[in-house]
Amino acid sequence: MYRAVPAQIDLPAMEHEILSLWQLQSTFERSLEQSKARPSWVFYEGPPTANGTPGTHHVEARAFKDIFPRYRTMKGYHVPRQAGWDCHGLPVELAVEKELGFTGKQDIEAFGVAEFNDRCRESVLRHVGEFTEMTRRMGYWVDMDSAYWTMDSSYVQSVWWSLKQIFDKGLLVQDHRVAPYCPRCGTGLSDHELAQGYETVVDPSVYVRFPITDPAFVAKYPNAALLVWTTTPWTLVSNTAVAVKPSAQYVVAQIADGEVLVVAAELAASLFGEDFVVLGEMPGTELEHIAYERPFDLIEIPDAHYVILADYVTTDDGTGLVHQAPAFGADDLTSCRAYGLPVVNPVRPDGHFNDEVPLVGGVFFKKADEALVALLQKNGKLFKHVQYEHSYPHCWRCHTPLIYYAQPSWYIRTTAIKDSLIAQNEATNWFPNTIKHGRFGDWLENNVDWALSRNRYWGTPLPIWRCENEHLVAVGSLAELSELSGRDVSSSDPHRPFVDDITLPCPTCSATATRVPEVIDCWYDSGAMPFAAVGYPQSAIDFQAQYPADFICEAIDQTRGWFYTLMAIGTLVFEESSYKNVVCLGHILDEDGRKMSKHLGNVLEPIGLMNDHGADAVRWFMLASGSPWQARRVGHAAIGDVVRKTLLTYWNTVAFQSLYGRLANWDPAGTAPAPADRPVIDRWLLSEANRLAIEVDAALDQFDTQRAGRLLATFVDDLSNWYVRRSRRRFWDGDPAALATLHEALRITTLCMAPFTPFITERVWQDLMSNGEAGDSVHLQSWPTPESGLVDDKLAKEMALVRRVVELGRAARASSAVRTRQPLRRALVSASGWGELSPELIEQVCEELNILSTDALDSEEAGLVDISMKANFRALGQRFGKQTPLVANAIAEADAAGIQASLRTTGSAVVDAGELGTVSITADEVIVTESPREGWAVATEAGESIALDLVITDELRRAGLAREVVRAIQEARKNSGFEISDRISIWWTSTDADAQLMWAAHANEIAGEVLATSVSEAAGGAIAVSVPELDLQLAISRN
RNA sequence: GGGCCUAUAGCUCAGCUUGGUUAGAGCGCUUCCCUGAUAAGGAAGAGGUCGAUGGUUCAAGUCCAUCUAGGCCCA
Repeated sequence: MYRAVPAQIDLPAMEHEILSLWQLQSTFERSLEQSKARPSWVFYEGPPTANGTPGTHHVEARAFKDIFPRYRTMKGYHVPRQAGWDCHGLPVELAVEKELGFTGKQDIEAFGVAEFNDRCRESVLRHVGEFTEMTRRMGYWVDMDSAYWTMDSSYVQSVWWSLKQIFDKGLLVQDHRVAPYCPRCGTGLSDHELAQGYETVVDPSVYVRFPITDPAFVAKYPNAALLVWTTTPWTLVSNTAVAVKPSAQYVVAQIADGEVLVVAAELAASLFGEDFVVLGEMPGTELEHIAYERPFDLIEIPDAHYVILADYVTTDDGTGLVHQAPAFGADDLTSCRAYGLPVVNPVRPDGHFNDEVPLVGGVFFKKADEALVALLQKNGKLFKHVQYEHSYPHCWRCHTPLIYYAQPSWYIRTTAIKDSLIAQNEATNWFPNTIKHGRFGDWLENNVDWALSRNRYWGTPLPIWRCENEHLVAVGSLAELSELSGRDVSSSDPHRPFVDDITLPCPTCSATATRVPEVIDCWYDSGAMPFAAVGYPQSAIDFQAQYPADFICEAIDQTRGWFYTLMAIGTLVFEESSYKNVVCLGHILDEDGRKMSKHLGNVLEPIGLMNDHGADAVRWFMLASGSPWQARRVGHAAIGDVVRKTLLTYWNTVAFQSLYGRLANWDPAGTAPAPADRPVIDRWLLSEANRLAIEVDAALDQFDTQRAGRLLATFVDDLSNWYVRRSRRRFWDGDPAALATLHEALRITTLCMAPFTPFITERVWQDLMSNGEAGDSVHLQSWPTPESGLVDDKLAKEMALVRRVVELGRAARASSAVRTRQPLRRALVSASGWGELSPELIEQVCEELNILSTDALDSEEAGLVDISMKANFRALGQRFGKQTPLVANAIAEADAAGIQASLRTTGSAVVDAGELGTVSITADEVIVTESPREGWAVATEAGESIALDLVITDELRRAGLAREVVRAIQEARKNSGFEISDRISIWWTSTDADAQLMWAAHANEIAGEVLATSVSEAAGGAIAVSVPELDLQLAISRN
């Protein structure tokens, strides 16, 4: 027996009840417990950074992270789901700095690193609480009790272990890194900080001659010089090389005054005007290793000063030859390093040139430009000097111009495993697939070494100790550190500053070794989660059983973040990527297509959104509205739409089933006619429901929630607006076949929808499907086993035709202005396949359109219909190719009726296709439209027609009046608040002969329709009923 | 500067993989119909040079190329 289901439902309130139910019955824990012995389907949770309040985009990712584990669990897998929190990193530090009103590292040092890190830890704990609440509210089932925290000691030690593996392979090294750096604050800036500080400034833009000294080149082109452009003359002091683009063409040009210069061919005209002569031309590759004389001779730079090749060089502006100062440019450093060129930096960390440098010693780097340009002028190296306005990064705190500055930094040599990374990527399934060889593949192809270290405080300390003799020791755990240092530090906090205080005798030379000062990039932390989350290898857990992941999912910004670090660390440490399938989501935008940001005030707060519309609605929107891969706009209107269109339609169908199931005292476990013995519409619904289970399964298997959602929404619509609409009468009568059919359809729908909308489906399961055992849950069920024998493609096609004809009939009704309540004598239908429909299906059309009978249109006299015919290009094109239009024209011009007759009798017909001669065509090569001529209401679409006979006899008219009376009484019943099972009595009087004839003919029918036990031609009744079309006094009373 | 994505009705989006001659849905608007579950449903109307150009083809919203605009990521 069903529970009573209210017709109207407060979805958010219902969800809160379900949350309590799950908690009370430990449903999630039990779903894990009952699947324990099954094969694993591995999911990794990417840890959100706990440095702010959760946003709507977190709900998006979490909806996807939830649906697939739920789905796979139903499909018979065990899917452990460990939550995780990303705790370290600059975002956390900056938030705390802001809270404390700090402006830089000096403040942190003064405050004390231990205290500062305590504040960071506290900040993380605070924000994790908000994520926990949002996660619970949206029904994301993930085990937060056993969550991994990247700041936990065991986690940090796992990270250390992995870094030691990488160090031992020789892939963790210290090197120089060029980064934006504020010379006043004495600290590097992150990219995020950099973006805030661009200011427009005017700098000198100089074109400088670098005389060529290569003997062979000089022999061919005497006195030739490279022409080099730069906006940072102060870096010319450190000039180490000149880079050219290998694929570009270069010219040796003699200009007006006889001077000979080498520039990119594309730029010669813009540099020299028309007045120059090309002495020679060559690709960039031929310039490689050409030696030149550097502009200044102020500092020592050995083994340098020749042309190198670099792909990043452009020929859009400048000269196509780029001056290289590896200490002051990231690209410069990369390209110079490839040639083994030295990195010489004459600028002190405070931004001033070293005192011993001639001319500019002790001068602030920016201030040196003037003197240097003057010297260039003096020694004849300056070709051209202009002022150049451009935007240049400044420190957002103190507005000092930043310097791109080479700093020592620790790198992981990911370039050494580039080929493996690419191979791993080839074996990975990306959704959408374009990421694989697009954004991500491109990133791998252009792989650079991973700059791992940060000169910061709140992070995993880099576990490398160094002695005064530069010997390095990588430490893989606190136990190892205890052993090396000779004191037990196994329960110490592995963070700064405590770990900094631990020294050890160098295993090589016994000198005291101290830890290097850096912490590591927090992206390494999260990328290490496959093993660090379980404390491998310090813990005894066999993480390999959960490696690699079958599924991970994040938004697209993670291509260079977590998606990369996971794959890189997996490949570095285990020579295998950590995931097989990755779903990459688009971003969430506001209703106007803008990014959500606190600054714009357009942030949708997730818990508020879910309390307004329900978590199911928000989840459905994320999963099924629009394409997950694409940036999507989200707003209240869009989510409200989900509620009305999908969730409430589903709910109303459930309420309907519950209502009539209870009225009939129907028992879902009782017997019902075998499907084959049920009416055609039942067989159709069972076919569609089973097809649904198969197709949703296939879509989810391919991670396609959009398609699965569309299938479900369409089915729910069919269920409510075709099956229930067409079958209502049988439910009123408590027909067990109808109840059993709808029950089964709802059971399958509820199971298929459960991973999408876990709340409403749980409610429905409890009310309609539960076997009554305490703790039963839709989320403990298996995926519905489709009965393929019930899937009937022929019936699906036939029903589709029926529904198309009904649509046409409604259109015809509308155009004739004869309302549907008025029965009509008959309809004529012309449609391919109509003749083969069973009487049962045709009856569906008659009932829906209120028509007594139908006939095939072609059974009428030829004079009644017009026949028109056009080519079916799809069929003709395959046969005639280029000649298709000839045949199509011939068909259009031929006598349609004659061809129709020929096709019908012989199965083929002949048309005269001009130069092709006569051609024989078959029925499937033409589209025939038949339409009746006079006195009919007609609608035609795509070759299918229906014509309604508009002749209304007195009998038909009275039958129509009877339906008016029924409708009026029903409305009165409803308005008076009668229960739908209440019985009534009818009183009526009329002086109208027509009304009396109507009652004589239809009284029983009316009584049956409105559940009247008596119909009296007399005054009486409590509730007057008005029937505008009729001179009739009518009243009813509840018995 | 590079890579990727997107462009279809007033708005939000399907359709494009596999080309077929009247390009669909929802929301909104107008008119009408139906209602014994429904906060629903149905019909008609208005609203489309399917971003532009060129190409392939008998045939292009769909395939190819170029371009334009917007977005994201990276320099």
